[in-house]
Amino acid sequence: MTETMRVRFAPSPTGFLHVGGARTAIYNDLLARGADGVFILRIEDTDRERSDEAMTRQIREALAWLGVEWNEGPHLQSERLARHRERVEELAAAGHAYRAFETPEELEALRRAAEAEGEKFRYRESASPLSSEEVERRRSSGAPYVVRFRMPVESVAIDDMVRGLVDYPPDAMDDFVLLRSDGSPTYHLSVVVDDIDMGVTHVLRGEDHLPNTPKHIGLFRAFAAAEPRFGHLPLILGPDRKRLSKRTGATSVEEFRAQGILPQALYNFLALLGWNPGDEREVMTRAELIEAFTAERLNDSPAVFDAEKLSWMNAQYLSSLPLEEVLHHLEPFLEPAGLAGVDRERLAVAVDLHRSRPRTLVELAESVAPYFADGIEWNRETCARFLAEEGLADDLEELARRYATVEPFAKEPLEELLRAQAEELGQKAGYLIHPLRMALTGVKAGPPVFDVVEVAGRELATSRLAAFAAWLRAGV
RNA sequence: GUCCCCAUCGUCUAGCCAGGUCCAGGACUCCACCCUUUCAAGGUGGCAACACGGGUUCGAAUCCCGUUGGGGACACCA
Repeated sequence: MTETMRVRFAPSPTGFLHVGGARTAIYNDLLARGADGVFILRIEDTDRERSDEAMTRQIREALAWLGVEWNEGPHLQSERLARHRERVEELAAAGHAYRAFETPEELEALRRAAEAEGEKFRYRESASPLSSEEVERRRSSGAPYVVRFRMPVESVAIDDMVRGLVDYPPDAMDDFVLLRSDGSPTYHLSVVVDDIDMGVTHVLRGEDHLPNTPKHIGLFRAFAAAEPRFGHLPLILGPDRKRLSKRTGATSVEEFRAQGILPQALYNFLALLGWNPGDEREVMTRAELIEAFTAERLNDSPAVFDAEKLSWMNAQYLSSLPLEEVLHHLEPFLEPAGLAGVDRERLAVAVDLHRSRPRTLVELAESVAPYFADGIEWNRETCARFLAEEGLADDLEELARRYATVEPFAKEPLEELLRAQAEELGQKAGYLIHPLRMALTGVKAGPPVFDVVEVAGRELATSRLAAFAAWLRAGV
C-alpha cells in the first residue's frame, strides 16, 4: 500500500489568477487526478497588506471556471499564525533557530560592504555567537530581533521531478529569517510548516521557487519531517521572451474568459505549454490529459505564450463541443451583443449554423446577432458592387415576393426558387445569392445562404430583402 | 556581480536519457490547391529549425567541454 499522493496549489492572493499560476494548478490537477490523489488549495495570504478576501474569491472562481478541482481547502495561511510560531519555538528549543538583533540598517550596511568586495552577502551566525546571557539582556532591554534559521553549512542536492539533480553549494544559502521582528512568520517557514501539516507529498511549482528549495529542505530536515518530491516548472514568457506581463497582452485567466475563450480551450492550451503526450494529439479533453499525463514529460525550458494558437484551440472547441455547452458559455456574451432576451431555441439553431467560424464567444455572439436585430446597417464600401448593379433592387424585390409565399420555408425550395429566378433573368445564381446574404446579415461571408434564409425565417427574410432593395435604390 | 536553470522551424513542440532508421516529424501562423457560386470547417501540398566553437566516436540534434544568448533567484515579499 503506497501512500496517497497529496499535492497543493498555493497562490498568493495579490491579484487575478495569472496564466502561469493557472498552468501550475493544471499540472497539479493532472498529477493528482492521475494518481487518485488529493489536491489541496491553500491561499498564501501572510502578506496582509496585499491580500484581501475579494482576491481570494477571485482565485477560487477562476480555478472552478477552468475546471481545476480541489479536494481540500481553501486553507488560509493567515489563520495558522499560532501554529507557525509554535513550530519556531520547537526549532529554537532544538537548537535550529536563534535570535538576531541586527537592525535593517545594519544589514543594509553589511550588504553594501560585501558588495564592495564583489561578494554576495549571506547572513550567517557570527563566528562568536552571542552568549545566552547577552541575548537575554538585549531582549529584556526591548531591542527588536528576528528569529533566524540555523541553516546547515553544507551543499544541498534536489532531485527535481522536471530537472533531475540540482546542486546548491553551501554558500548559496544563509540563515534566513523565520520570524520577523513583529513576530509574524515568513513565507519560507509558513510553507514548510503547512506542507508538513497537510501531508503534502509532491510540490510542483514555478521555477522562481527553485532557489528557495534548499532552504525549505533545510527546514524539513530540522523538523525531521519527510521531504516531499519537488518539481519546478519553467516560466511562461511573453512574445518579447521576457516574463509574461500585461504590457504584451492578456495575462490573467479572467481576461481570457472575458475575451470569449472557453475554459476547456484554455485548460488544454495551458496543459500543452510545457508538456505533451508524446504522440501527436493536441486537442485533448481533461480526461484524456489526465490519462496521458506524466511528470517525466514536463519540459524544462521556458515557453512563449502564443495567443494565436490559443485562438485556434478555442475555435476547435467552439465548433466541436456539444452545442449545449457552447450555449451555456455563450450566455454572458449575449447581452453585450444585444441578445439578452432572445428566444433560446432559435438562438441554438443560429449558433449551430455559425459556430465553426468565429474564434471567440464574442465573435460568435456578434455573428448571430443579425437574426434577432430589428434592422441592420449596410456598409457602402462593401456593398459597392451591389450599388453599381442596375436593376438589382427590382430583382431582389421580386425574390422577396416569391419568398413571401414559398412553401415550405425551407432551404431546398428556397434554393430552387432563387435558381429559377436567376435563370429567368439570364443570370448566374451568384447574382442573387451574394446580395441576398448581404441583405440578411450585413456581411459578405458566412454560412451557406439558404441555411441563413431558413433560420432567418420568412418574415425577417422578406422584410430585410425589401429594406435592402430600398437602401440600394436610395444609394443610386 | 554571484548562484541556479535553459538552448530543435517566427511560436508550441517530437526526437536527446539507452549516438546510426533524422539531408529532423507534428501543430499554430502564412501561401497554394481540393471541397464550396461566399466565408469558415475539413482534406492535400509548400515555406521554415538542430545557437556557435571545440572535442569523443567509424558515425552526434543526441555524449563531454567552452562560448554566446535567454530566463530565474539573490529581502524582516510571496
